[in-house]
Amino acid sequence: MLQLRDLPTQEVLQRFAQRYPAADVTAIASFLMLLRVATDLSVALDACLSKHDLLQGRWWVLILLMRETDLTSTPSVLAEKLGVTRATMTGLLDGLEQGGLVQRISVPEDRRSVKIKLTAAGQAKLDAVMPDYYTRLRLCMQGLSEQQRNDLQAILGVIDHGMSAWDFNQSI
Amino acid sequence: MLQLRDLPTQEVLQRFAQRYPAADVTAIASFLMLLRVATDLSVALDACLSKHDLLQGRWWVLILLMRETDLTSTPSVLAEKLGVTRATMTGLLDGLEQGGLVQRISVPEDRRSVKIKLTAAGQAKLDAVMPDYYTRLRLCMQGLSEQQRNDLQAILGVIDHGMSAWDFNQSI
DNA sequence: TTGACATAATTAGCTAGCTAACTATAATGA
DNA sequence: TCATTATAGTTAGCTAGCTAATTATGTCAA
Repeated sequence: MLQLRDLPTQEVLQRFAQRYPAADVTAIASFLMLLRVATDLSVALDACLSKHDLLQGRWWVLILLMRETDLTSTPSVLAEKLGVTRATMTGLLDGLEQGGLVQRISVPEDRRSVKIKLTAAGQAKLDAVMPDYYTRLRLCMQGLSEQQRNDLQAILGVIDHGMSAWDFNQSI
Repeated sequence: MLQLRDLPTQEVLQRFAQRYPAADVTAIASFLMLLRVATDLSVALDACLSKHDLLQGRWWVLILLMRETDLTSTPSVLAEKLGVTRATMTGLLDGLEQGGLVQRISVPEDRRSVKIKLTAAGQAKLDAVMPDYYTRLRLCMQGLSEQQRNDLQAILGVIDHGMSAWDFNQSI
């Protein structure tokens, strides 16, 4: 995503706003900082997972499976929940199956389909990773009050809602 | 980054927190929503730029060049400011130079180095893209009060600062 | 001055995601 | 019924980023 280390100064933003009247300086500053912090978090997460021989994509799949009461799902459902294509999911599952963390089980009722099940090794991997991840995340967020956490979620909700305006205009 | 469409319910979070005592439920929920919204914004930005035959990486380079009063920089400085490797920057500049949006100019004083200059066509490209981008961004953020924009930036600042704790623990 | 090191940019080859095309199976309606 | 369409999963090939190695040039201390 965006790794921009060098956020624009107020002076630069003003200069851009002068050339482009559509600019909303505080909107831009907030947007850039949002992208920057989110990217930094994602990179830090990658670093944490790599110490457990995992990559984000595969790790999210394990988590999605653990959410299911029977530890089971299908490639299409997993792909949709993770927001990747089914082709990508095939690759993620190949890697996980090769590592013994998930198991492909054929489905007699619908022979097109496959069940994906979290194995004991997969659960064990999560049991190793999650405490590490949760601990880091807690430390990282501990400077935020409950009020600020609520505020953050509310603000992000507004932005998320506002994105329909962005998409609407894609027809220009 | 994270495209997780399916954020965990409170019930799922509680279940995970029971298994993993290190879990801080509101921290996790805030974190996931932050990654999700940021990713959605980044994807929307990609869609906007692609209509102008641009990709994020190349576009950020153009912006970094426009920030300079002489519209000029070097590959290393651009790479550092954008947070990519110099190898990646070489590729970005190749694409931009081929499209005539930037120009490589040799530097007699230090023959290892190259100056990169935004061309008139590059400036024209920005003049076409930026109003579109700024307009979408404004619409997207218009639901946020000035107070909320300030809150957001303050909160992100706290998280960014908290990430030193994350990194500190990487030595585990 | 010259050998060791540092720096700027590039090239080569890897990876994880993508799209598009394909195979196999299931569902549907004239 | 059976031709059409939809669905599940996979494969093949593309892209943008990465790391590591390479080339060329500059710097500095013995």
